[in-house]
Amino acid sequence: MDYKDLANLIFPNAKDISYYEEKYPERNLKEGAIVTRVAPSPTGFVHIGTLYQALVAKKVAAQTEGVFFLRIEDTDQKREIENGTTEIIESFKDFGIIPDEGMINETQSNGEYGPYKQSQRKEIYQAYAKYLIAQGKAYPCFCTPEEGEARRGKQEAAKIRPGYYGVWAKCRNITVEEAIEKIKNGEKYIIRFKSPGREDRKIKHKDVIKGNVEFPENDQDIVIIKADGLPTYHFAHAVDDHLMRTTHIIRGDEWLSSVPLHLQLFQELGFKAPKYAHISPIMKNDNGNKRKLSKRKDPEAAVSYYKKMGIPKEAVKEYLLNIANSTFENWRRANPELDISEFDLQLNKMSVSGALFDIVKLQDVGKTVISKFTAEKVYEEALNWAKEFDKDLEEMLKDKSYALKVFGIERGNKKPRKDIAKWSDVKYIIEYMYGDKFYSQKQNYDYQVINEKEDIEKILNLYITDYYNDEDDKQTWFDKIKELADKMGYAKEVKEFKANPDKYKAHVGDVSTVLRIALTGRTNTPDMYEIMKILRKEEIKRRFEKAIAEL
RNA sequence: GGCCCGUUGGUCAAGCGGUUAAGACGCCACCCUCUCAAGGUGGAAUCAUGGGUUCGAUUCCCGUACGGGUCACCA
Repeated sequence: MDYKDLANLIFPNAKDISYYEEKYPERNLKEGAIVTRVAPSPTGFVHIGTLYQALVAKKVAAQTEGVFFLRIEDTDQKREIENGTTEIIESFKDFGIIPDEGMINETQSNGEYGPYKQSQRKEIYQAYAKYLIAQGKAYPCFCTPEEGEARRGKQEAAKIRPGYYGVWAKCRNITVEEAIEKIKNGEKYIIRFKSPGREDRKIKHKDVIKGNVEFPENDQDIVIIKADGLPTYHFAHAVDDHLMRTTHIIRGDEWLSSVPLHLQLFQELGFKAPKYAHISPIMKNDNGNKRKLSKRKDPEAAVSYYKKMGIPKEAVKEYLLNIANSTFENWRRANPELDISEFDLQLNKMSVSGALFDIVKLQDVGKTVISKFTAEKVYEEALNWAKEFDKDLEEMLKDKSYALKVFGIERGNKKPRKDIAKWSDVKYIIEYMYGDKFYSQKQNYDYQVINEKEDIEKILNLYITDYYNDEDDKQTWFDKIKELADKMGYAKEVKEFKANPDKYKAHVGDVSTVLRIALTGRTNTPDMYEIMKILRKEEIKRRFEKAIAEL
């Protein structure tokens, strides 16, 4: 009896690997095309780091006219949640990341290299496991999980390297006959890879991002097929990325130390090894210590957070691109109107150490991004966000033509207003433009410099009766405020006031402040001329009357 | 603990043996201005540390410290 008999006994129905090798041929792409993927687990939580990887992977694939696909790694049934795949697909879609191939819903996919969900690839893994067993490169292991723990305990106590290797690899030298007998007796087993490596030898590897790294060879006989018949990550990675003809493995750098094992797996399986690009994680400052953004502690670790906050997807992507290649910022400044797809992302320029997540900077990017939107686009995005997260705002935005006027304030010119960083800011920013809101809220009329009741009342009354006119152009509008200031004995020009501070009680700016506060209840607003134009005389008058009544 | 990797202003970072050590966010000041948001100008602020190598080290080598990753029938 030989290895082949053992392989046939374990996987009697598995196909010969030549079947799969033919079914999934080399891709016919142009020289230098990158085939890559994002391969998350459907655990019901899409990490910002996963989105980051997906963004980077999609870009480099697109730049090289390659392929970017989505593979679902659901080999751990314990962690899987219902509709986890859908959630991943939808989250990516929220950020405009649509894979060229891969899962499109819980069960279906696009592309010729599927299935793209590992649980649907069981027979493929078995075929390759069988192939290894038949060559004596993998073997059944009958050790129980308890024995494994006992082994680890001993190793730790003796302060030696833990793991299943060398003399600790008990089942490695079981004879074929013995193994067959155990299996026939119904003993439970898993399949382990028989590592040809030696710990005292080094391997050199060049990572696309991390550069040259040197590791001891892998000598662990890792599990390749678990008790449930599904593969472990390592084995699935080798089989899948070979069969899917992936050229570049872009993944988190927590995998860097597994590279010796993965390379060995590719070698023993007879596969050509892909290139690896290990991305540094996005970190967070936690009491002076850097740590990865955590699913449990940090709300901003989930991509859903950005959606909920209403940070535009363009801003999140630009910020992430910024972390990926700091040259992005310079590129953006030089090309303010270009789409990010035009930016040439370089994997080898990515940082080798993890960047601290900077939400302040993200918001700055958000402001810039939104400032370039048209009023129409601002309206649509804000409304979409409101529909899901703020019914009150949705209600406010019902009158589209009015909302468009409000969002049009200081927009569409060369120096557009930059005050909205995220959709959740919108309500506060535009609230006072809505009568329902303005009159139902308690206004805090705090009239700054000019604070004598008679003066305020006089300013408001005179302005609305003798000066304001809806038809005035901006210059006329402001000239009139100056005239009013002059008539009341205030300086017409701020400069004049500054030159002779003793001559006047206040200046035209202070008069404007009185008008602004009576009109909006706020000390700071955008251009008051535009606000008045939208509100119109009747409404302005009504607000002034309310302000006077509350003096 | 073993094995890897890293360390330039508060943050993201450029830099690849000789530089006044870019730029961005943030901060401060001033300018512009009807108040803000912006915008403009200027400013404070950085090469972890000790040894080498070299005419010369932020840059190359070694050590130390600190940080990160990894050591599962999880990915």
